[in-house]
Amino acid sequence: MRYPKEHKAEVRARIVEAAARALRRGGLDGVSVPALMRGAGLTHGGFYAHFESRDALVAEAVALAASQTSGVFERAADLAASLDRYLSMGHVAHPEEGCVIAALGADGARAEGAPRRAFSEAAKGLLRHVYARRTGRRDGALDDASLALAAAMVGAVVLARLVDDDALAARILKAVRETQRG
Amino acid sequence: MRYPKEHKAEVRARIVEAAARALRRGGLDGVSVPALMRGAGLTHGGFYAHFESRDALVAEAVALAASQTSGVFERAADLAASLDRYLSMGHVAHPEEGCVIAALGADGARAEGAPRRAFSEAAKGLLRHVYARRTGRRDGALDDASLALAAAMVGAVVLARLVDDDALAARILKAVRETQRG
DNA sequence: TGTACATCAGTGAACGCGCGTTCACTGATGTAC
DNA sequence: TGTACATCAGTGAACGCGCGTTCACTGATGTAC
Repeated sequence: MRYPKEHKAEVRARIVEAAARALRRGGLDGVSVPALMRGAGLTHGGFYAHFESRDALVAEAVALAASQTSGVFERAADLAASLDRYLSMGHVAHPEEGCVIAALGADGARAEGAPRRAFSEAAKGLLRHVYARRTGRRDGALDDASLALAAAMVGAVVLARLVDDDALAARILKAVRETQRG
Repeated sequence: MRYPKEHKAEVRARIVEAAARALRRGGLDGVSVPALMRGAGLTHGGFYAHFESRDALVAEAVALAASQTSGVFERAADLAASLDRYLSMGHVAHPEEGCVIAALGADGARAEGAPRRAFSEAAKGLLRHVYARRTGRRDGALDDASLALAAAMVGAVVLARLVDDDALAARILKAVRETQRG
């Protein structure tokens, strides 16, 4: 079955998108190549026509997930709106649509090669976006308050996901929101 | 080879200790049963004489790792000393001896059964210890400032481990330390 | 005190399974004539 | 315009491998007599 010439690039993009979601839900090593391809409506045999290796897809998926989170920051009206979104129970309940650092940060620190570099870029991107939203500047050196805020955001979502108590999870998120308001 | 009656309990403890280190270094799914047993100087065949399943060991190892971190908090002179230790490049460089939430938090949120419960307890334990150190109280409700501080600590170590730039990593840690001093 | 035996922590081969990856094949459609 | 063929994205069986788990066996030593 021959396809129009844009077809391959479209399918490739669909695989990366599906992987970006699946990996955030299942973990960096928690989703097999067959499962990743099934997520894009394909069988596993065609995988290597699109990617050099599983790691190559993982790196691209991490980068895409990071850019999706960046997009959320850019579309938010202001810092408070960004925080309300990031520090929400919706974000806690849906890692597959959320921040790739909060979902896969610990995994990423153990990764090597291309995935590792993608995580490093994602982390620096998150820091830059928090800085931009907090100070209104696009360049310049990251300030302590922005770094500390980014850390608190990531940690709050990680902790909120771990505790088996929704009320406590909500209070952790609220605590970080409050420290920014006060 | 018959052994004195304390022997089995001692070997079991050694396996849990080795696993607590190996899992923080290699990830929750990143160390096989043969590798875990090798870490305790044994072969894999004897594993099921000590544990019902791999998950049972994982849960015990997470609980042990959590109690080791708690011990560090309890031995520290005061909050500043706890933070200096937690928010250090030594902690960033050595996940195998460090906080189990920072090392395996994202993995833990995806775990189920006994490991999942162990992580939930570990997270609540971390919150309680930060609260105790910050307020000097042993019981009572966790306050916003303690929750936000715990989140910032965890997130700072996760981010510091991800960025491929030691200077930036050190600045993230320092930023969280500074926000507590000021 | 000396000997025969029971114990049981630890060994290593083996199990079925799913992994990442490879490859011969399929077949609908764009292209050449 | 109609037909024959080349293309190539996608299929699914197969590869070697390491996994978690099982099990028959080993052999040093505690215990019984």
